[in-house]
Amino acid sequence: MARRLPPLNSMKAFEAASRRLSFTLAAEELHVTQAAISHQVKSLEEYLQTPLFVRYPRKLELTEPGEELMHKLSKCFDEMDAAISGLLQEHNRQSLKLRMGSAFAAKWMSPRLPEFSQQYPEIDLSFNYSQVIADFDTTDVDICITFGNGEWPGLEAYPIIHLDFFPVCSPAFLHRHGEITSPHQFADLPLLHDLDYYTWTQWLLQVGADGVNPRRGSILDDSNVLMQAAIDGQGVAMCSTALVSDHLAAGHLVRLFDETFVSRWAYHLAYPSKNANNPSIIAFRDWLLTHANLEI
Amino acid sequence: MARRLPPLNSMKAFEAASRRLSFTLAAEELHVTQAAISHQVKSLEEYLQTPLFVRYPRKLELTEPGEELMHKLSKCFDEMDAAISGLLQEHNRQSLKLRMGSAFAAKWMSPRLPEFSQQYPEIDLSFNYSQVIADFDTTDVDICITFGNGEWPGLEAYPIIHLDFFPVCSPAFLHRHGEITSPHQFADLPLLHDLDYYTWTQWLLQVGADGVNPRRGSILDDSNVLMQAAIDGQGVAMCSTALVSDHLAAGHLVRLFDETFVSRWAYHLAYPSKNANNPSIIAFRDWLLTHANLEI
DNA sequence: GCTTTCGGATTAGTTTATCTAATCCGTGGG
DNA sequence: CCCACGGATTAGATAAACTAATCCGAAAGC
Repeated sequence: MARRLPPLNSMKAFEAASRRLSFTLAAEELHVTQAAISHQVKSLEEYLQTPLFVRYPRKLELTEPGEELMHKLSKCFDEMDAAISGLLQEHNRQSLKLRMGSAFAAKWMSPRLPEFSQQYPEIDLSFNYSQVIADFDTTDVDICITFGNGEWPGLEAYPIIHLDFFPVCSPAFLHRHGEITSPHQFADLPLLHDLDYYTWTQWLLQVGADGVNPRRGSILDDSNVLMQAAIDGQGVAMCSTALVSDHLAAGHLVRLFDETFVSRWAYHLAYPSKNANNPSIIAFRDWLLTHANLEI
Repeated sequence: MARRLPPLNSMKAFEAASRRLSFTLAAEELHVTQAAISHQVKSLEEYLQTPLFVRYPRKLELTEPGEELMHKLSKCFDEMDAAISGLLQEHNRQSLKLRMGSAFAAKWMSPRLPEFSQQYPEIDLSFNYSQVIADFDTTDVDICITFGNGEWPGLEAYPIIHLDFFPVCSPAFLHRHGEITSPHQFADLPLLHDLDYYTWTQWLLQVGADGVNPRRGSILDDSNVLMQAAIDGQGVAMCSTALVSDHLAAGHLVRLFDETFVSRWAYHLAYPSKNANNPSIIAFRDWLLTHANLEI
């Protein structure tokens, strides 16, 4: 390896002066004084121990080594510029990478996105599916939509949907196990959970079915999988309107009771505070807040 | 054009850290502290508004943009290094460019050079012919051998040959004009000059031929051309032993009087003081001083 | 569980490279 | 002769670059 380079600024100054064949024009281009260029070029010539320019009173010409060096350095600085602006453009491109759970994407977001894309055709969206909140420092995710209390350090978060939880099952499940007329019947039925037991626990508490142990049954860890398991008759699932409404409408699932457990948590839209000025993020945020409208 | 680059040093620090995947090792490589690298990388990340590294407690990894940038910058810095060391090597190559008059080259230097090349086979010599002293600032001449008083600002100069001037002409010229037995006869004969009238003026003064006007005849401006004109019978030339001895020996030219005008000037070897440590220059200088030995 | 080690981040100065304003210098043009 | 042009130089001023010391968050070792 062992590179040995002169001060980079001297090469930058030389390259500009050699391209423009004028210290004064180079100074203008680099937003410094002519004297600064003169110093830098002189410094480089001393480093290299060879003249790079022939100075005439009103004219500047390159020496042979100077001309050779100019071509090579121009190429290098062009490539650097390309690399840097490539990254800057990538950063400023009108595109957003969104992260959310797959069920939320499928059931709630997907049906609504055409409208966003119609309104903002210049903003490209891409997706990353996970119910875990993004680590914005180590991924290129721009916006995360996730379920939580909205208190994440360094992030700005906006609640978009509160969730109402209630038990559902398939008609086939009812046919096999008989009508479910009381919450106490859940003591003998298989329960299906999303991320944890929390929602079942709260719902049962709320309806006064303390005797039913909520910590039974499968944790599916994904809302889509949860709902599909219910549709397949594997048990009773604790679901929310936001995700389950179309299954109810289609008759794949049946709501068992009117009582709902409304969570203090909500689906939030979140992004790093430092990106709060990104126009694409602002556009998406504002559009989503309007359309979600804190619906249940 | 309109390049927009971050501070070059920040890119240099980043490139080293990304290559080594360690701020500490990068700091060692660049002979600065780890903190300096940390500052520079942070500065670049802020400029680009994107993280370039994933920092773990005992480990450093590149982000995707970081990795992309590393490859591109490594290439640029390698190319810069190649361009610069190419010039430095060119400068340090064991070669010398010499400037001298063509007559001096032909009559005095050429016969002696094989011995120098034999002793220093690693030093390449190239030539540029002119009797005018080199402008070292604007040419790539390393050593100049020229006639003068040895007082040139910024140069180191060593006298190598004093010149003795005396009139010569061809036998055919004598045959045509009759024997020349007195300097006063030059009043009626065509005179041939090298650079100016100075040497004829001084010689005539010295032999007491004040009545002869020395400012007549042709100025040939080149010792070779001067001597050839004399051989061709065009006049009487004022020549020096150093350049004319082989023509005298061959009988092409005849020396007319024993009196000589020894100039206070001499042929000097000269080079810029700032290059006084160049080994090739030292070798040539020392060799030449030994072999010239202040000969007449 | 506690201590040590590792390696980057931060703080508060210090140093030095970079830059500036002003002037000089050597033409060339009017 | 004077003015214009454009790079060079001088003497400071400024800002970037750097440093020593310490903090921080693990991970490793005992």
